[in-house]
Amino acid sequence: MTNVAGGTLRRRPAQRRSAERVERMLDECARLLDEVGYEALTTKEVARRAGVPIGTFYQFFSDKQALVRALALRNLDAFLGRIVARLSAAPLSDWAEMTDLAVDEFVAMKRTTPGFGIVDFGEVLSAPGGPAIRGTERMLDAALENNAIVADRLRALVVEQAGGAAGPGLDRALVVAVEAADAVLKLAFRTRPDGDPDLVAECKLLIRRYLAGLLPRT
Amino acid sequence: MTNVAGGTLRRRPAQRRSAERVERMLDECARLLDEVGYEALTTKEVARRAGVPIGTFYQFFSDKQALVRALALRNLDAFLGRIVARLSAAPLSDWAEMTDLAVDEFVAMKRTTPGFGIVDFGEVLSAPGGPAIRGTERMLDAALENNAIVADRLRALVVEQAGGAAGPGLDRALVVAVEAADAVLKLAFRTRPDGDPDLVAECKLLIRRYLAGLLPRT
DNA sequence: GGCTAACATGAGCCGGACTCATACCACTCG
DNA sequence: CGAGTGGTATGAGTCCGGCTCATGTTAGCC
Repeated sequence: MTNVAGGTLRRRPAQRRSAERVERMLDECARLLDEVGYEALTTKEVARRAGVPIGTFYQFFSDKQALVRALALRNLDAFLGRIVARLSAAPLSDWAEMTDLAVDEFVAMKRTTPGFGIVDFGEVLSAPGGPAIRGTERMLDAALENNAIVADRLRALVVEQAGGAAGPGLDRALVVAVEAADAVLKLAFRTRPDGDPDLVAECKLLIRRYLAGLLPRT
Repeated sequence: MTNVAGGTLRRRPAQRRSAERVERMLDECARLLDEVGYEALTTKEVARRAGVPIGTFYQFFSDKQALVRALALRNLDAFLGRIVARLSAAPLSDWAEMTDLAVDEFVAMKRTTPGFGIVDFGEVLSAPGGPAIRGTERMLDAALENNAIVADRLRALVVEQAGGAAGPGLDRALVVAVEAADAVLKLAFRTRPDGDPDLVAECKLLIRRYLAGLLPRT
């Protein structure tokens, strides 16, 4: 499931010890992100906490952004893994139930997974092309650029659940829905550290109402 | 209209010359943000381009974030000013027309105003409280914290247009709508530098469908 | 055991945010 | 008109973080 080295790492860890080191660095990165945020996070501190010399850090990660990108990918993999797991455990009959499920799973991840707030989920489904460079967001554009595979997987799930009603209209609607949901959920966690339940509910409502104009009930 | 010094500046410019300097610094900040983004923007370069020594820069702005905050406030003022102007020129009968207008005005600002992309519009209406520190977004939390006045003004406009149907439900719905719209519009500009018209249209649709469950047609 | 290539290490370089001792100026008052 | 005074202007310099690279270490092979 996890493929941290999917083009993100400078050098793929060969030995078991190296792989553990990379994982430790990602763990500490996640914790530090939650503690101090992206700007205040220093590569020195990540390396120090992970018990890895700074030089070794840069053997694996080309720069600070690459570290965060790798973490974002790991988190994204975990997120999709959970959705797939729940769906294969109990397939849903209604597409709306499925969007609710995705929202719930997102909330669960935010609550339990350190550093998960960094994944700008909306960027996953959108094209990477934009030339404008926009602060922090930028770092994920490039990150997920080769990751259309994952995006496709998610869309395939929805299309399957939606009764095979694919098409350009659906594609665009899904991208919009994901983008909007991501933003509202971020707001929910800004409002309350554990995610304002009212806003989470509102998020589900937003998606349902929006997609109701497009997808049929089964 | 513009109140750059609304608590953002270290020292309020007393003389005309100082005020011009502050404006020039904000102008150059905006241009640099569009050119290189937030991270790559350096205070030295802003000062140099504005023809201001670095020491003077720090007389007015406590740090790099404060500079961007001040710009965000200036942009926000301009944005609200345009909406108010258009509404007072020709009041609308339908709340949906008004949300469309706000979207159009937002798009127009993005196209014409340098550095406008930095304003995370959604944060304006949401409470500042969140303790979690999140990369770039963080810099606006604090920025707009004392700016609830502006947020209220915008809400008042909507309530008025909506036929006085205020209440906690409407408040929350508006916050959600603004947050979602902001995200989708950002996506539109990521997709195409001039703002993908399809996505702009989709944004209007999203808001209409969502709010249609709450607000009556007039 | 000697040789080579890959890997590990951390002192140090570079540049950017921010400060502070000093110079300057506008204005007052003797 | 000149000395005094409080605010303002300045940019060399400090501090610190991202990142490198010369050197030391280990692993694998003959």
